[in-house]
Amino acid sequence: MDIIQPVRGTSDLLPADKAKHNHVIETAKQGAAQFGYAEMATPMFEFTEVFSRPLGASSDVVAKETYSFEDRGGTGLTLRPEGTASAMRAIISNGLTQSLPQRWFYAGPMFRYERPQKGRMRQFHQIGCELIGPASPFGDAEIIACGVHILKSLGVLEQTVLHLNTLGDSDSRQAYRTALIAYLEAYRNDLSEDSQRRLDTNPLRILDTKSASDKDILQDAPQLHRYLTPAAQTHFEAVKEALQAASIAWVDDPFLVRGLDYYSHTAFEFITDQLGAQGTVLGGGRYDGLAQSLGGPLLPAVGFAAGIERLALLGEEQAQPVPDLVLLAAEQSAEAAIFALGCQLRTDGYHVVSMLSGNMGKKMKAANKLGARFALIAGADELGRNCVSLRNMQDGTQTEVEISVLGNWLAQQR
RNA sequence: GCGGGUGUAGCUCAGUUGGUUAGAGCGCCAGUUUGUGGUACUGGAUGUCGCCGGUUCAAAUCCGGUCACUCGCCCCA
Repeated sequence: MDIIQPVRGTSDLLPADKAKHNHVIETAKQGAAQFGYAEMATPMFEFTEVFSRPLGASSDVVAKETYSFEDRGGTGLTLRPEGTASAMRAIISNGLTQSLPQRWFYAGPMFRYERPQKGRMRQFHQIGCELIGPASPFGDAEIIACGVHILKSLGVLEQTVLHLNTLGDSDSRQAYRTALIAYLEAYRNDLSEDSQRRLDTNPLRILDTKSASDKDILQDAPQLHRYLTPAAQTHFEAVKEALQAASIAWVDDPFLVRGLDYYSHTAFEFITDQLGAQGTVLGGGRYDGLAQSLGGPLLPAVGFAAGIERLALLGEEQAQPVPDLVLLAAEQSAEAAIFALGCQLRTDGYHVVSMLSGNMGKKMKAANKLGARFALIAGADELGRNCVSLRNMQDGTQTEVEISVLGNWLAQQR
């Protein structure tokens, strides 16, 4: 078709879709609020450095996969590809490092220039929680518990499995990284093409490979947990103990990794097998190094984000609100009086929708489609007697009611 | 960025080895019902066969390109 299309990777949220999104957002917001997380919002674009600096060596990701542009003043700006960096920037630029901890919830659109797939749009939407300040392992546990609580509230928890790993502190990770590279170098030529490249760019991500032969090679690879410093080990044990005490089930996943240096300790993902390759529904972890990479102080923090589209795909359809009344003028001369009556009824708290086009048959049909409880019908006939007809759309009974007692009549029907 | 699949009515989809006027269901419109929906029956309209080009007497059908969707890879902050 030659008609105008939405931009690739974007889509309209028609009322049924938007209702599902809103349900996800409202449920998550409420769940997060029970943990003390308050909703906030950052701008949808930032200076490009907010996203490029933390990525360091991998900053070609920003170059290739963000919507970056210069504004009219020549300033480099980027549409946010995620929420965490902006949240941390907001902590620093608002001087909130003196007012910790901060518990934040946010929801909104994010932008990534990627090949679209199901549950993976170029403009997509995320909810997220960030706990900034505490270094305690109970912070990690709290964030995970908050994710569990939200997924449970949405009725999708049982469709997911919680994968858990630790990345240790930076000493642990340095030591492990060296050992892993040394081991894999011996098999360099047997690795998949992708993994050979990753061996140079981002060796930890080889653990996340989809190649079967790579997985065979990884069978005997060094394990991260053997390289944990005592402090890192203690932290992870405490997180697990807390989860266990709260009866939160997980599977240990030593191959769950993060590529960037500012991550540390806990990493987790709630994964489903029902969305194809886009299996991660909610993911997060500790990112103690992020604030420093943004030029701030060392600031412990842990958080998660979840894709609203994916949660909506797993969740149920949401019912649209049903009007209490629909208004039908039998003839044009009655429209103004009916209009005024409708406005009064809305003031009284009723959900009232006008049927504006077509003959009586059409209006009734439209009213029926909306699922309205009552049709309020009036023509010169009724109005001459200061009355309106009220038709019960369920059983088809119709009664004439004096306008002066309409409020009482409706109240009795509740 | 790379590879596979798909694109026909508003929606879900048929359409044979290329062949004359491109179909079904749902939805939509009209009527049975001149101030009244749902159910039923009757009738009606659906359309640049994604787009551009090529092969052919002839293309929805075959070929090439392109765009979009989709599945997977890369990436996943």
